[in-house]
Amino acid sequence: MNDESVTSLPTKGSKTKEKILKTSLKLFAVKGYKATTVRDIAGAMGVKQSALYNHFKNKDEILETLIGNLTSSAIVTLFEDKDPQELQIQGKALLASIATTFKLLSFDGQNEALYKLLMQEIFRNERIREIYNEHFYQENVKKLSGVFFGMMQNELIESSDPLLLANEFFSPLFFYQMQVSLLKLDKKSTSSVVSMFEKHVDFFWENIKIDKQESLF
Amino acid sequence: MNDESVTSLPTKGSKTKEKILKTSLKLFAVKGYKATTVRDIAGAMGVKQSALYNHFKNKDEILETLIGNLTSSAIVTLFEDKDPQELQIQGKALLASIATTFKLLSFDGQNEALYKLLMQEIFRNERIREIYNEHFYQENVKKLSGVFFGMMQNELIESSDPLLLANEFFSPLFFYQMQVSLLKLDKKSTSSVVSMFEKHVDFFWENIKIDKQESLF
DNA sequence: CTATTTTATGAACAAATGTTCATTTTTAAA
DNA sequence: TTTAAAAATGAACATTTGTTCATAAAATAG
Repeated sequence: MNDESVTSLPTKGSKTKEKILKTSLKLFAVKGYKATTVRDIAGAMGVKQSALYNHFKNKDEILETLIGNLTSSAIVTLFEDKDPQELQIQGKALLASIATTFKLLSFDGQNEALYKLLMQEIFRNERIREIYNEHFYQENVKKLSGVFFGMMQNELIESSDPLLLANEFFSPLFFYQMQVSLLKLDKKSTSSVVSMFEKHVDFFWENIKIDKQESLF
Repeated sequence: MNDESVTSLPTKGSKTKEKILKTSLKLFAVKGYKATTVRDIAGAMGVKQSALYNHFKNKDEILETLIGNLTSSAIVTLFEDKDPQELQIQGKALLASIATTFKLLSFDGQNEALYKLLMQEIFRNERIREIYNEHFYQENVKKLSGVFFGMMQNELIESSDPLLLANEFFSPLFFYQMQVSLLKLDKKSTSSVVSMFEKHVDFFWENIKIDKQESLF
């Protein structure tokens, strides 16, 4: 499981701290924050509850730390340090790669847990809403809408409202991701939803692209 | 809910029972089920906690009753007893009316509370998932997909995968509904999202309709 | 190895919570 | 008005829960 590297990078303490976070996230995702007790967390990592208080002031601080980590989670760093100019010219391939990222994240345990935590707490926790809004919505939707604008100027896609396009592109992905989470909870097959990720890209691109054939007439 | 007979209408007892449900729903939606205490509910309706136990066996039964009522909620009865044949010929008007229903429901207090409760508990409560799946997903998505199929045969819209269309049509509505809920929590303006409901219909219909003009060439 | 710091333990605590129940109050029926 | 049923109250209860703290064990530095 854990290795002691020669130069003692992970100073044992921070190792435990991360284990607490990892365990808590898993439990919060399944039972919700409020219903998860400090004893649950400690029990799941084979330790007494009082041990946790050497690493976190209290239960709230565990949640707050997890929320803070959301900003570096994969959902919110889709376009990180990517150049808009460069993205535009990819056309449909860019959309396909975003959809694939969403699909893969649906099946990544860590990310799935973050997603569930987010969805369960977002209605009660203003800070989560802030992060969701600033990092997911602003960052991704606004940025993609900029990319669409560029595509319009390059006559890759039909001219229309770029912000609408970005919303219309993301919202089904978001929805399908939730469907996958729900199906997995009941151990049902996800295959029909999984295929939707690609179908969405095809359907969407077909509807916005400028058909070179057509422009000949 | 339950009727005594023709003669005694609100029999006081059932009045209180409904007040408990109404108050609980409001609180569950804001704080979540687990974080809402029996004292919270009683306090909000100006009564002592022990009084609730004359109407419900325990706290769980309150939640279960609310969940049971979900099936008669407006989200899940979109198409109730509507004839598919009749719906098809409405074309875009049908989609517009569905979108409007979603939009209006976002601003109906009762429905908003149900939506929040659903979203917060759906990851923990299998019964909610069942109802969501059977009544929202199966009933609405499947039914709309049938309508799309009819539209294709009548050459109102282009031929494609009807189930995909239904998913692509509903998921943005679902997403925008959530956005409205979140914005209202922070008392932010919802106008930009509200306009999305109609824009979505326009964008979507434009992409699936068969353009009579075009078919002349 | 020894000393010092960090981490874990066991026990305990106060507060919060769901629930019960005997009793009183209110409502509805006669 | 009298009476029976329904609903509300006050007080108590057993648990659960978050948190503290003195002490013991373990890790780290000198």
